[in-house]
Amino acid sequence: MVWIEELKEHVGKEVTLKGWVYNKRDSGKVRFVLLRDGTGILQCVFVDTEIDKETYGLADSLNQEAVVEVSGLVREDTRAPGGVELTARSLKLIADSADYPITPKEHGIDFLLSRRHLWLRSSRQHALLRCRDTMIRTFHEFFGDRGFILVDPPMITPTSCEGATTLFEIKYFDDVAYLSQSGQLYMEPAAAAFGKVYCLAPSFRAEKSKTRRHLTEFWHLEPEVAFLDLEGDMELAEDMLLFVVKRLLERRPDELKLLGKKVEGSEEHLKLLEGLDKPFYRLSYTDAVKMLNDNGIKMQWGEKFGADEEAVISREFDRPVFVHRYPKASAPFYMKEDHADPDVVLNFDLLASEGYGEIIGGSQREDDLEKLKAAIQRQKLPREPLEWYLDLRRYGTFEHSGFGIGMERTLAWITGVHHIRETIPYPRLIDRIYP
RNA sequence: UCCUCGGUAGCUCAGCGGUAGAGCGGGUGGCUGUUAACCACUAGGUCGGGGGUUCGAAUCCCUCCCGGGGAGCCA
Repeated sequence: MVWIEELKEHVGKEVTLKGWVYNKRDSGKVRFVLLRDGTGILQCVFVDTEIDKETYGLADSLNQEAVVEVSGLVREDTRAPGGVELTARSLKLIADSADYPITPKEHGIDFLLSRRHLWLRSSRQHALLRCRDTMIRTFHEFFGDRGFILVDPPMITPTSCEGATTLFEIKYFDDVAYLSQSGQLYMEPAAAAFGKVYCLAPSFRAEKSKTRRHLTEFWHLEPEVAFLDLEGDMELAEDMLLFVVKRLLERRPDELKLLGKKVEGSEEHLKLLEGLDKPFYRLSYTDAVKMLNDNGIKMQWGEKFGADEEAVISREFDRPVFVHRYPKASAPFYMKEDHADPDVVLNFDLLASEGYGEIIGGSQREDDLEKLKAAIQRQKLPREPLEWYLDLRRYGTFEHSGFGIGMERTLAWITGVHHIRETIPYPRLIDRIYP
């Protein structure tokens, strides 16, 4: 048995393949069956005068997504999609498939999401999930090459790490527990143990967000590095993204092109990615507010950026932009305050270009025990469940920084797809956990 | 939670007070190289549920359910 992706090595030879019927076309006494085996699509040609009646009749009656075994001669042919086709000699029906719902025609998003398990078979989803595979492997390679240790965080946690945001509550024997929103608090101790660490795990957010940038379950990559300051943290994020973007352009050009089909501005988007280089732009929160005010948007220092504000900022630049040093008042307790300006913290958001919004959020962590205690008190968080976290500041505290990056948002930005629900095999959305 | 758009054939949609429509998909037939093939014929409907207005409601009003897009929040 041969896979379709290997066929170029079998030109001129007889082979046997198994696969699903992707589509069927006919013309007079010729039947064209498009066979899909997961590694590619192959056109199988059945000619009435060259094979027996039974085989031809079977080819003529095949249903979409029926499983078949085909044998025949592999030939190069420019008329075939992919350049290689099969002159079929024999055909066996292994399993039939009646009334396959996803026909080669347009469908609505509700219909497709309800049939996600079948939708995965279509070419666009193939391209996207192949890019996802390459992207995730590349992230691992990037950190592996730099000596980072992969440390897996727990997904069942006793408390929230950032307090306010909504958590999924679960029953834990006779107690309550929560699904993790972030592995960060667990990466900081790991950084004290191994120096350079990262994790890649799902994070869960019970926010009732209904936008193209939100999932209730997403894959969260979080590096944490000892003896690294905010500037170093941004440089790490920059190097990482460049490495991953370059790799995708290199290894998945066909998939990126397919995904750009029928998408307005996709050529410009790919050119932008090809030209992507260091350094990304850096803009302090304070300067960003000034910039927005100069653009006629009224806002006070201290207010948060909304989607509109972020879009205005990212549209000003042709590369991703780091916005750093946000007001301390609305920052999570673990972010380190800036010695130069105690009203701000040493953190950053990375806004992707073209309105994709925030894909990375990071910070230098507060390493002063007293300041951290004060921040916990100020935000009215319970101290007792965080004692273990405070131990890091008691037993050899150290300067350290890290960030979190969402795999789905990053993939959406690189591939140019509009909604992140297509960038994960089985998206979990508000009011949608099937299939 | 709020704002907004929508629910009509298996799918995508048109119809928006007066006999339920198209394209695709299904079925049948035709065509010796098709590229979401094409051509002809054909079957297929409780117009999301309930209530109301009207001589008459898919169409107007109320209500509920379901879905899309967005806001807040975030990766």
